[in-house]
Amino acid sequence: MTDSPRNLPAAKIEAVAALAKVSVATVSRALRNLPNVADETRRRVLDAAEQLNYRPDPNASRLATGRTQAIGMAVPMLGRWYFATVVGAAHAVLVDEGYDLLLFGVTTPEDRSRFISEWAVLGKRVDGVILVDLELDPNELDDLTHAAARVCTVGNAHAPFSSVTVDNRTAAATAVRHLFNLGHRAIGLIGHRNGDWPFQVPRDRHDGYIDAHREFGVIPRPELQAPGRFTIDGGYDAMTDLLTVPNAPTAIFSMSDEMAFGAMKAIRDHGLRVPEDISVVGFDDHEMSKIMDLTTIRQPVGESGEWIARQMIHILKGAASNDPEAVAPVHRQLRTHLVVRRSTAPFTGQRRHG
Amino acid sequence: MTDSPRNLPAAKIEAVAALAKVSVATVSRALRNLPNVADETRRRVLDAAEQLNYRPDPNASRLATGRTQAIGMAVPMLGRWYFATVVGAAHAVLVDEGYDLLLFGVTTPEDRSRFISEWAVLGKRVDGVILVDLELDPNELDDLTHAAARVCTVGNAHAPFSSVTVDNRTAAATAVRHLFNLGHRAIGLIGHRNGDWPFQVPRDRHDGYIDAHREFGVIPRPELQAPGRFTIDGGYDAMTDLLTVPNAPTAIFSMSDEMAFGAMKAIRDHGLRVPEDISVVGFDDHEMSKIMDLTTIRQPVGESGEWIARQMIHILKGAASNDPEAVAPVHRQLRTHLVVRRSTAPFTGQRRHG
DNA sequence: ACCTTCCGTGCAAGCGCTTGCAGTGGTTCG
DNA sequence: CGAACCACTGCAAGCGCTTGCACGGAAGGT
Repeated sequence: MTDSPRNLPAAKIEAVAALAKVSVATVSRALRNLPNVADETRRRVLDAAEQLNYRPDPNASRLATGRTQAIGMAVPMLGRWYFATVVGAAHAVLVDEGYDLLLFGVTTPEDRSRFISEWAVLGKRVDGVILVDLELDPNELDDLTHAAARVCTVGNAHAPFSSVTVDNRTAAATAVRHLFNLGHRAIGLIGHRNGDWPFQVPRDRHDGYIDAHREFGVIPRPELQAPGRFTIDGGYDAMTDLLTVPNAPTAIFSMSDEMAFGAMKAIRDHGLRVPEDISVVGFDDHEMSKIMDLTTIRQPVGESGEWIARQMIHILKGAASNDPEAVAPVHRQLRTHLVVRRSTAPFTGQRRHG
Repeated sequence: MTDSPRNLPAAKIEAVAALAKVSVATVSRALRNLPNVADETRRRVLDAAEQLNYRPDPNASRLATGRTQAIGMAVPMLGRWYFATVVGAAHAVLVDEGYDLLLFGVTTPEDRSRFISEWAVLGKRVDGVILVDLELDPNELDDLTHAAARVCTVGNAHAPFSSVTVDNRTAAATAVRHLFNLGHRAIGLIGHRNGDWPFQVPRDRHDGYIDAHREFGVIPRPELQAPGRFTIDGGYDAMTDLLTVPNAPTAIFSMSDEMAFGAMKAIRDHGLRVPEDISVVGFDDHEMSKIMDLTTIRQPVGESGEWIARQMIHILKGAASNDPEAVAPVHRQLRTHLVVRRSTAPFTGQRRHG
């Protein structure tokens, strides 16, 4: 630790100017590495700033420039592993690039609308926003495109904004196909929920579930498709329901690993075994999946967060230098793959009593 | 959704003043609910603001007032469940009170120092900071107390700042005592790490581990105390090491549930069973602990986040109204308790071969 | 009827930076 | 050797709000 001066009253730019014997304008330019400052001058300014332990007041420069050097992230629930991981990864690169991260929780559609049209954009709090797994209605899309704010999304894509996604439909189909290949025909689904949760992702995964059925010529049974909150408990409850239906499923595709964990618990609580009695496949490759021996679809969650943060910064820089190339949206799709562990096994036609 | 005007260019306070036929000063006062504004006037202003979809520019008011209506949180790793949960809970109440949340990741001591003395405080980015599980050296404490910024901490306490903690030492002792009571005498410890991780919490839990030994007249064996990162993998690795020592432990106290999960996995990977061959007790009551049937110490993580956020706001309001009462630090200790599940069992003296 | 109060409002000076423009001295070039 | 140019630097006008102070008028006191 350097023994730089402690507890100094926050110095203003004027003080630095005085010490360096230049104008405040020059200090401002020197400190921001603008050209047109003589090396010798810059050095003097840097010294003075260092000596006074000077930090520019971000609010002042935000007001003056209109730029905030901050970006906002909207996530549905910070508590979920997926979101925490995305945010954590994005945060790391943002900080690295000198941006502040402002968090916003968006659970209800009202939240979303409020966040989009008021807080972030009109509120001039951030230079850009990253939306994680949020869907936008046309109005919101409109607001956003007309607003000056830059937008990127992760989880689902909208034409005007850069995005990073995975092919949920194909991935889900892969997961379900795996179960079919093991001989299962009564395959339950956990996690679909239409309407009350404004997310595209579940819909896509549901489509994949249907696709796989079609491929194998099996008609999906509605009673095997259990809605549930995207949490452990949600998975537990959904599975509990599924266990009561006649001709209960011999395999389960869960739309998230966390729900799958809950489902596994429910299965065991009913005296059944995974995978001997019921196979389970999840989606995410949560860090606990390895521990739980859960077969699942791995998606690069941290990588998504990183990539989108970099893309955001790229766009912001492009906008600053008026480079239309850089500002053009790019849609990146990351690869997923099936990770086979020990929660899935061939269908035997036998089942222990539940 | 109301059909309030869309895509309006951001209105300035002047426009509102003009529409309401008052001065900008009055608009400012009316909008912030200051006294000394006639009801009729306030109504007109509110109407005008509404009509123009006006939002004050936070940067301008921050510059003018010196207050930011934002609070910062410093956490070591957002990816860990504990931190994500604390942040999530705190975030909810902060947003509710109209504060922005700025995140900062603090992993190394350098980060910490930088965050404390430069970014948050000198940087004038936030009105207050909440430090989660961070220790402060005297210099930093000094900086912080002299700085205008308000500080609260969760996880460990410092006299000048409000804090919310649990009694880690006692709780850890309780956990270990549970193992002693089951007849175990070779009790391993996972998670202690001195020096390179600047946290008090592990030290306290280690002390509790020692306390329990003392109570039962058992001398703690250093080779049973395995350091490890506070992650699943860290727990796995530490446990793997413990399995190789002569007279390996028959029970494990892990300083976090996540490490305990890793440890359980390691135990099973070595062909041993939990709890028949080795008992495991964790610390946290992670949401997965129920699923893993892990005996653990429950601590109210979300509640801590909520409480500290409220306390922060309380202090900020107190400071604004010059109320010394409100600003005085309060140290809250939340209760923990042992949750017995099925990862712990009486010592039998037998062990299957590893 | 006159002097205080008090309430409600407006004026204008900031808050601490950024940046367009103008100016200064030194180079280069015809 | 004068014009044209260039590299630096300073001046000063903002950025959009807040707030101390002053002011006009209505209400209250004697």
